[in-house]
Order: sequence, then structure tokens, then C-alpha cells
Amino acid sequence: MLVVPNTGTGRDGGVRPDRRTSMSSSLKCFQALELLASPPYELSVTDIAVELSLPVASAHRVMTTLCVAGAAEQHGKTKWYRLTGRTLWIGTGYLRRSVVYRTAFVILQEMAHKCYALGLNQALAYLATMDNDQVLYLHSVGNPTALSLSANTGERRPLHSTGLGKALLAFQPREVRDRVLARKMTTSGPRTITTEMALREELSLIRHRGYAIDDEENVQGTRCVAAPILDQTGDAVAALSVSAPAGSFGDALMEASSLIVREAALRVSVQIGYRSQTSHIHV
Amino acid sequence: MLVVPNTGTGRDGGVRPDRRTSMSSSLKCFQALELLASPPYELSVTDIAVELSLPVASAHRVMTTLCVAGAAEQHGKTKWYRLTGRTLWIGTGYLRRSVVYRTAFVILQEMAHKCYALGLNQALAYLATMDNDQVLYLHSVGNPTALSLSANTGERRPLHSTGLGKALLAFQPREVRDRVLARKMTTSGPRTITTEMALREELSLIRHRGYAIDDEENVQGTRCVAAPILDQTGDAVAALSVSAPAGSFGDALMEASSLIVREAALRVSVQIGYRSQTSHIHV
DNA sequence: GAATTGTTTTCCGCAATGCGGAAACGGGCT
DNA sequence: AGCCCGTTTCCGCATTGCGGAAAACAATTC
Repeated sequence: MLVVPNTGTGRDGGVRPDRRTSMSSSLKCFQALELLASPPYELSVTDIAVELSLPVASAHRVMTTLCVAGAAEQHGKTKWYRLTGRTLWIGTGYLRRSVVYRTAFVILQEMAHKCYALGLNQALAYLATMDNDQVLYLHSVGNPTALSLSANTGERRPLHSTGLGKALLAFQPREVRDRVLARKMTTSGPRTITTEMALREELSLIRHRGYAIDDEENVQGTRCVAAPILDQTGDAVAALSVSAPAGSFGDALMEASSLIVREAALRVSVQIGYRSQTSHIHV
Repeated sequence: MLVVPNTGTGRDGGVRPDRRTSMSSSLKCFQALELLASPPYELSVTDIAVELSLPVASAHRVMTTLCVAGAAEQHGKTKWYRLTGRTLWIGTGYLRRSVVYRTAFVILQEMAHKCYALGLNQALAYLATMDNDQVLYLHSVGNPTALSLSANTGERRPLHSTGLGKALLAFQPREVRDRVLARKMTTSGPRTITTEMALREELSLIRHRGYAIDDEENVQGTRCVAAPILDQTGDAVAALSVSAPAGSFGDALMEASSLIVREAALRVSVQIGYRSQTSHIHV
């Protein structure tokens, strides 16, 4: 339906667009799945057809396929489609594969409790990694309703505007840093850093003190402390953080929780192979 | 490759297998994804070709498609394929959609801590639902290494051999119960209930006391208490549980934690619309 | 360095498979 | 009933996926 230049039927030897590299029909499947993974999570064939700009008949076939594959199902009397548990199994394969996730799972919980013990009972603890030059949230502990904007497993945020992102970025190989720093930076909170120079300085500061601070840079009214998880080469493969409402997260508490977060991150780092003398971090 | 009866080419009017209903090429994609979601999590084209009994060339095209779709990627110098973060996002859509999950998230953590306070520091707390006549684990809190066999998010277990499963099954509509009870029951622990009659009795007991007990039925050396989460109709839509090594989980502790688990489950039930007078549960 | 083995990737003709307009079905409404 | 709106099935057309075979690439061995 899109105006494809010229699809090979031309007997005058027109340029064939280099198809034959991938199966386009399957791409539609994933577009549909991605739709179902976001609100309102349940859609009718027609909805899907509209969203993907497909003829209803085609959308219907796509959805039938997804049902046969066991990735989607039709719910009850309204014939709407939604994701199945099988999709959850496949998606969480990403987590099961991750050594960092398996290692940090318990430590993240302990970290959260130590923060509660400090009096930070609104705190939310996160484990995140870098994927596709973004922060990818892997796991969280705490009360998500306490923060105005909390992140779910699988969600993404920009690297430059979150504590987790800055902690990750500061300990990336230079090439990665340069690539990310070269991009446009969007504003998301009252104090988001948006210039390359300011961010470079911030990253250098983070490298020196070993952890990152987010003071309403990502979300209005939320402060956060984050520390990187390093591998044997000294590069960050993930990060841990604690966020809380700015009102209940004063400088003294930030200071105190930074110790907790750094200690937790270091513990994970060591367990995945990091040896302390390789790097700048000293707890 | 599979011996397909007869694929329509026969000019003598052979029976066409009713294709045209779904897109078979996409099914291969999901088979491949499912492979990548289980150990060893990283596979070469040839591995995938072997596992799916496909020609290498075809397997290669399937994987290229998955890469284009953003669901898989090739890792480093070894050209092996693995899942991407986008897959995690799609899969966790199942969780974000779930009201029970969102509601129980915090309560599950509180429940776990109350159990720790009892002295059960090896305890693992679970939230699970029923999907495809199986227990589907949604979330867990605690130290997974403490139990000999712990369940990850997205994992499945039979209904009849787990505390969670029995709690779910006991509060299903009769038709569902009958359907499940009619099936063969596998043994997985030293005391698994495997006869229909025994299970019926057990379920009736569970309905009366309002929660389920698993005494090494699922895993040798593990005991567990589970309570159902009920909706407005009084049917179970999910369940909460606490498991711990049998040695540290005596009858007195089981008794005490049953109160905690039931209270937590009731709290979730009420929040999702359950009204206490509709059912048999009394905390 | 050249030869060898084990991969992954590209090529390309064949026909199976997906496409989508249009028509049939279904089931909630006045 | 009769209408309306969304879902599902039909079916000829040509696009798209198929897979054997050969070419690129990579990692060892002689």
C-alpha cells in the first residue's frame, strides 16, 4: 500500500528494492505486539488496522497468526485482542539471560531496605541497564505510587536526564560517550542538563566521586542517587539507584544513601567479575 | 520439511490444508524467540536451524527478520543471536495490563517483610495467576538462591502440585475445576497429590479454611502457604504465597504466616473489587 | 603463508503464501 | 423485524518467502 518505488515486475529491468533480506509479514506481527504492550492493552481488529494503517482483512490475518503463535488471544465476548502469558515468558528471557539481573536481584532488595531504615520510606530502588543508548529498567523495589513518575520493567528513558543514565554513561568507553553526547538532549525535568559541555563536566564529576545524583533533572519533585555496576574491564554494564520525593530526600539523606547504593553496586560488580584496583571507585 | 499431507499442488483435487488462515512464516519467528528465551539464551544460526529443523538459509532469514524487527540482535564477534530489550518491553506489557499485578506489587513486598519479621528470613514471596490451566508466576520477592527450586517471572507450573495452584484452583468456577481435575497429574515432589478424588477433597478443605498449604508436594524440602485473590464474583484471579525451606518452616510458622498471606490477599481482593460478603473467606 | 575445516551469508529461480477488495456473517441496537 | 457496525471468510493475483548451492568469512592446522 505504501508507494513502493517499483517492485520488480517491470520487464524493463527496473531496480528491485533489495527485498529477500527479511520477511516483511512478520514485521507487522511485532508492530501489532508493540501496540498491545501499551495502553489501552486491548484492541479490536479495526483499532489495530487503523493504528498500523492496514486493511482490516490484513490486520485480521496478522492477529489470527499471533493467536496461532500463542502470542495473543481474543478476550471474552468483546472480540478484543490482548497479550498472553507466553509473551511474558519470552520477554523475561531477556532478564533470565542477564547475569547482572540474577546477581543484583537480591542485593537490590537489601539496598532498598537499608534505605527504608534511614527513614526513606517513600524510596524506590531500581536496577537498570543500557540498551540502545537508553536506560532500560530491569527491576524495581518499593512503592511505585509514591513517586509521581515511576518506571516499569522494560521501560526506557534517556541517558542524560536520569541518575541511572548518568551513572551508566560516565563509565562507558569513550566511543559510546561521544556518540551519545553528540545527540540532541531533550528536557524532561526542571533541571535537566541539555548541553554537551555541561554533561561532560557532570560525567567527569561522577567518575571522580563514583556515583551520580539527579536533582529533579528527570522528574519534577524527585531526587535520586545512582551508582554504576562495573565489569572486569571497568565499564558500566548496569546501575543501581534510589529515588524519593525531593521533600523527604534532603542532602543529608542523599549523602547517607549514596553510601548504601555504592556499596550495593560494588557488591554486584565484584560478583560479576570486577576487581577493585582496575578503576576509580573507592567506597 | 515436516511431512505435510499434500500441499494443494496435486491437480487431482487433493485436500488443501487450510492455509490462508494464518501466516506460517511468522510462526517460525516465535519458535525462534522461544528458543532464545531459554538456556543457553545465545544461539548461532546453525543451532537455530537444527533446533527448528529448518535449512540454514531459512533459519538465517528468520533471524535477520527478528533483527530487523528489533526483537533479536547479534552479539559481538561470535555471531550468536539473543533477545533484545524490546522483547522485554513487549513481554512485560502483559504485566502492565494486569490490574492485579499493579495492585499486588506493593502488598507483596509488605507481605514478604512481615514474614521476615516472623523469623522466616529464607522466605520467598510470590504473586501468580492462572494462564492456560497452569500457574503463571508474575512477581517474586526474596532470595531465590535460598530455595532449591525458585520460579522466575513468566515461568509455569502445574496447578495441582503447587500451593499457588491449589489456591487458584479451589476458587475457580466449577467448569474450570472439572476440566483441570480430569487431566493426568504428574508427580513433582515427595507428596504430590495425583488422584482426582484426593485433590477434590483438598480443594474443598482449602475453600473452607481460605488458604492452601504445600508440604513438599511441589519441591522436596520446600513448604508453602498460599491464598487466593478474588474478584467481585468470588473467583480467584491470582494468588499470593510464601515458600521456605521445610527445616525453617515449622507448623507454628506456617500457621502464623498463613494469617499474613491471607490478610495480604484479602487486601488485594478488596482493592480490585471483591466485597467480603460474597464468599467463604473470613480473615 | 597456504590449505583445511566449519561457520555465516548471499544468490536466485520456483511456487507457495500473503494480500486486500468485496461479500457474507453476527449480534446489538432502535 | 430491520438496521447498523464490526468481525470474519472468500478467492484470484503477484509478492514474498523458500532452500539448494555456492560464495565469503573465520578460526585452525599443516
